Amino acid sequence: MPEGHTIHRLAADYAERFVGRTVRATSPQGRFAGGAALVDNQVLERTEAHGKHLFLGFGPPPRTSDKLQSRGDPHRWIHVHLGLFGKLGFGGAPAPPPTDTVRLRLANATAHADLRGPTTCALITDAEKQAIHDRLGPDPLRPDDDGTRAWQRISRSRTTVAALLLDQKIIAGVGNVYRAEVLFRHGVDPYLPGRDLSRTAWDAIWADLVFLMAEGVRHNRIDTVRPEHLPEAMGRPPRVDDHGGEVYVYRRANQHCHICGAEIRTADLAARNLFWCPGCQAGRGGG
DNA sequence: ATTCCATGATCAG
DNA sequence: TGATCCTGGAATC
Repeated sequence: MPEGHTIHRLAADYAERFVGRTVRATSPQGRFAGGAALVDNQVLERTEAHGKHLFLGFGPPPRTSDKLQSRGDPHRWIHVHLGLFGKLGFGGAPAPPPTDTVRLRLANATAHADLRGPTTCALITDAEKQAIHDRLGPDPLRPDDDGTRAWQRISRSRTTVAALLLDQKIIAGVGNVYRAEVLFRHGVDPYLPGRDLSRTAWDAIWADLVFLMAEGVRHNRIDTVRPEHLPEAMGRPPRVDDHGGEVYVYRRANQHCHICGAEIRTADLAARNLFWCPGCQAGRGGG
């Protein structure tokens, strides 16, 4: 379930269980054996997320002779990207025998974490980490980021706003669900060219992503339906299917819009499924 | 038992 | 645009 909120949540989950102590690192699957060996018995100093990229920063364990055991800067990082299929499973100790798909297991006396199916799991340097930050756009979940840089690119682009929202160089962390839902919440036609989006609409979209994705971190799932449109408020049945949260359009093709009743539409856009309401999102967003 | 599909992204052409 | 990588659960045969 990896959009940006998931990654920020995982950064916190890793930190809570492992930061400040030495960890045992292994790669039961073998594909990250070398990297795991290099951080084995080191201290997880801190964790960080930028968009869908997760960074685990390691430093050497303090020597007993050190008087002040101040946490140093990590001298190497594990860079994780879950891709579409990657998953992390946290559990207690002792850790059960790993299955053969576990790329990376971290474990200490009280917890373990198993990483499976990531598209990236690599040991990188500080410079390589910086290069990743440099090619990512602002992230609604990073407190120091704002949407200005994204706006500069969006407002000059003929590309559709739906495609721009998934471009991690422009804005980091938005995935297929938040894309569909935030465009719905602001009544923006997904096919609107970026240059035709109003500054006002963009500012509202950015602020909404900051809010929605923070909620996503808190609840560990994507909920985008405003209180007045929740099933209880409207007397409609709750979403039965899969992944949890209440949504307006994502994976609701051919169902009726909660607000206007029109049939939700779906289309292929850059190899991803796009969902929108033709009634609520008809050619608007230019403000 | 097999195929399909997914909240991602890169690379070749 | 299409092929490819990564995994597992649901749908389909």
